[in-house]
Amino acid sequence: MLEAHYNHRFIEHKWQQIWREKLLYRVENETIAGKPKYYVLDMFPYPSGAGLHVGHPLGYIASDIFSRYKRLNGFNVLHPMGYDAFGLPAEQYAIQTGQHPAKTTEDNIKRYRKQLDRVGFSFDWTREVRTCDADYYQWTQWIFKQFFNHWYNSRSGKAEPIDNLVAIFEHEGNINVLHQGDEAPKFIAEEWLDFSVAKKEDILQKYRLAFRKKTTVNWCEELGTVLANEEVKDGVSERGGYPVVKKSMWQWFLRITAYADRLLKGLDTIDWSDSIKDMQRNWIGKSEGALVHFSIDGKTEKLPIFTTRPDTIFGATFMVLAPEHEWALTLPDADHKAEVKQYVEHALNRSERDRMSDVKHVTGVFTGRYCKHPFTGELIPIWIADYVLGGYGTGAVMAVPAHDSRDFAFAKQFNLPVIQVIEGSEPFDGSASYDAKEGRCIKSDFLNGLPVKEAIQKAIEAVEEKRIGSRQVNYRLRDAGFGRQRYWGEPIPILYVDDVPTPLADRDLPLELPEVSSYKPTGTGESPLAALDTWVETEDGNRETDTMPGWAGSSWYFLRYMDPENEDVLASREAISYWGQVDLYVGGAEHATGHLLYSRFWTKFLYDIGIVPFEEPFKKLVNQGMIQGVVESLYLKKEKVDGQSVFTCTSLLTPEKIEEEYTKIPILVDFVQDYEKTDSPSYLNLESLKLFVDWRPEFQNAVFECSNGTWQNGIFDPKAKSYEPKFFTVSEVGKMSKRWFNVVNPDDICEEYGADTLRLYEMFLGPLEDSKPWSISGIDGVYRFLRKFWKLFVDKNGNYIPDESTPSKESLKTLHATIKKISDDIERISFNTCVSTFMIAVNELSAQECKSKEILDSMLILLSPFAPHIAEELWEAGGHTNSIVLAQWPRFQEKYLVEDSKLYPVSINGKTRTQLEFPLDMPKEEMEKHVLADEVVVKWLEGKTPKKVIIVPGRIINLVV
RNA sequence: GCCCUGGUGGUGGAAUCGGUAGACACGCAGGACUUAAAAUCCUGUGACCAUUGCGGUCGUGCGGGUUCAAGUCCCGCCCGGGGUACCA
Repeated sequence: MLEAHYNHRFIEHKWQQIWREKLLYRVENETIAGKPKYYVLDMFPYPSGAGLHVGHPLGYIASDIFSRYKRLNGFNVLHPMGYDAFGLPAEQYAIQTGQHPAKTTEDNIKRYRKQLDRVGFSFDWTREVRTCDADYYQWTQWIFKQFFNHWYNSRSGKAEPIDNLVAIFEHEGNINVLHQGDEAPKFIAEEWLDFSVAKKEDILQKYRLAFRKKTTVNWCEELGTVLANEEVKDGVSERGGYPVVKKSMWQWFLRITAYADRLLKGLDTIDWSDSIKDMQRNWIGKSEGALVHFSIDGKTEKLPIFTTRPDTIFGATFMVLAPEHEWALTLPDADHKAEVKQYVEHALNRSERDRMSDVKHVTGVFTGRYCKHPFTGELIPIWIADYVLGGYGTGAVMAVPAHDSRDFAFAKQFNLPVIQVIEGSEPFDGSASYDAKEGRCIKSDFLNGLPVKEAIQKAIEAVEEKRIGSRQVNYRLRDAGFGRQRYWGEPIPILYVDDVPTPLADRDLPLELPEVSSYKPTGTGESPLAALDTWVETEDGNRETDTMPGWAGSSWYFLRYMDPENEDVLASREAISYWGQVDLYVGGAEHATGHLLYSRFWTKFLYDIGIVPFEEPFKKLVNQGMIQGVVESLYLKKEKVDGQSVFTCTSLLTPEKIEEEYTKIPILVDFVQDYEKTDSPSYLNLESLKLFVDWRPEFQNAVFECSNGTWQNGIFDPKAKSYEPKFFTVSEVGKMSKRWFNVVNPDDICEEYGADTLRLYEMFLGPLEDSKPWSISGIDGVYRFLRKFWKLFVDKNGNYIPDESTPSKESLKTLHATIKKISDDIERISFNTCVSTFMIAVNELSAQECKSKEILDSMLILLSPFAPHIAEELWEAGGHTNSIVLAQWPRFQEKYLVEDSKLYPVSINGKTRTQLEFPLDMPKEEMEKHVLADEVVVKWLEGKTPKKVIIVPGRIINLVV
């Protein structure tokens, strides 16, 4: 009945089928006989056309091991999977081929599912979600509506219904309202009641958590579309490399800034890596300082600025406004108007690329106006310069060149005075600014002698006393753009009734994505939906044609898994309170400031409006590292020689030559010899060269200058009486992607070695969180381990070995040491050491010739989270009728590990010289006697008496001479 | 620049609380079985010196320090990876 040799193909196919038929991994939303719940989640994938590569399952394998482990330990485990199915690549593909994105997405999902199934995951597929299903995005739209219908009350510190706000307005205007949002003009109740509907909405927009704002977007003329920040690299479009300029447009936003402080504070309550938390902290960028109003000479308005260094106010020698500042054009005096206008226009129209490549170049223009220094009364000039950001603070700064390097560079450029007001430990020589927040104030009147920190407080107090400013906190975080001018996304459920944005009624949700004839951008900056007049125009008004960004659906998907088929709510209250927070979330660190921040934001909002009973979605987060690939490429001469392409071997090139004359052409790694070896260079031989030109026919007649001759059209002309062509390639470590032709498909590994080997091997590669290049070398070791494991159970003739014999003391010790180590290591997500532990255990049990079923069955359970197929097969062979998934994790018993003696390392001056065995209960004094009498110790003491003898019971003995 | 990481044999990595550095595996070398190969099994494998047996010296990026004892803690550097970048 059993095969004598481990046959992964048969076993894995068999069990995957049984698991599927029996719905073995299905979970119920209820406490089964007092089982506690545990929620393990993976970041769901975007189903791209390329399929999975070996890097994708890394995190899934880890979470699967953890889920199975928790299940065996008596938890009711929710471990679902789904698809983040809206997104650009499908749309891009649709534009190129005319295929509906829904169709390609469906195809890709099928392929993903097949690949995932092959790895043997324990997902509960009955709970699958897809963000592009109307049943799903109906709730994404519903949440958007809630954002629209709420505002952030700073007094209560949470989101509240907009109707409450309107009631307040009708009662007392907005005089007493404190909110997180845009500044709104003050009005009283009577005025509010008189406002037109449009005017009211204009005001409400400054409060709503989902609102519209006119902003600059990244406009790419060539692509005829607006690009997200992520799609712009170095000032040009990531795809195609076309120039990107700024364009002003109305856009939907979510007011994440209202939650900035709570997002910051919440970080202290969750178990995430420091690096991710830090990234979020930096991204939110809280800075405390002061808002100070400087009076403008000859004007009644005051210029507000934000500074974190009010202690340096006596060193302020000029003011600077951003070119985007609302006064930039109105402030300058007559003599400077024209010049300023020219500068501002130029600065605003510069493309991203110009601005980026020009960071070093300091520019600016004087307005002809002056501010009055609030303490000295001196006049200080107001400038306009693009080094000041329009969107941060008030878009204006007081420049303190002596203590801010940016102001310093500007002062040097335009010959403005530099006044030192902080004395640090180093002398100030005027060649550079002193930016450190250390030292004491000088030349600063009432601040003199104070250390920086105290001076900041005192300066703020002084400013407040003078009623020219106040303490203020600023955040770097910006409100999140929520509209995309794209087709393949959730339609925003808004109708413009007489130009007033109005959400659809709940009964009209989902607002389904209509069919369009073309997925191409309209060229006007609107989404392809805008061309569909029949859809846009309704009886009540025109529809919003923007769709939601990719992160909309993924911001709350973890809730839908709890109750995926609910038609009345996004998930029932019972389901949400039963499953609660995600206990373990596994995914890539690249989502640090995107998905992971947005999910936290949405969760906090849903908490405020009473949908979820917790503020943080993911209790513990583990970031798996990236599995990189080897990128192989060839050097091609930029210029053809005699009309022919010429490739040159790396051994014939110098770095300068490469820089000037060559470009890199990537090659399918499979063609390259030794590409996996780190110790020898990779190269192309006769066969590889043929493969390459067949693969890239445009290089059919290319010349290959090899290290030892020239190859062309299949003919090799050796330099000397040489042997075979050898053409060395460039090897780099990079992303595994279709683009670099280095994708390793998990299916191939499953076919050759099996899913169990793939699972173990991916874990064995190293710590989960580390990035590492994929290499097949070493996989044999893991495969060999499984075969050895098999041989513990099955003899040469296919007979089942284990029997009811009494386990030996040694075997019990091996088993319990293994139980302890595996349990501990799984708990701390150290799966690579688990694999080593299994190898050690199998080596030991083999040596002991262990036949005890009791021991071996326990080993099966321990291994089952890692290699479920082989474990299930051998479990069944042992006569068990229930799946091993339903077994119980073996109980660790200390008594089998207790030793009565210990082989102590004995060191002299910290260096181990010998080993001596002593009973663990021997008193220190007696041990010391034995140690001092030892031959080796005596030799090392050279007749001297040790100064000190350190004996740490159960650990070590050290003698100091 | 700033923030976060990491640096250990030929390779991937282990050492969880400061207590025998290099577990486990790959690779390599030698051997057994075999007509042969594959598979399997056994032995060795940080470097250097010694090698007849012992043994010895050095060694966790570099330089200091704390300690009976440092890969692990502290100070100062060097290098790689990731994030972020005029955020006042």
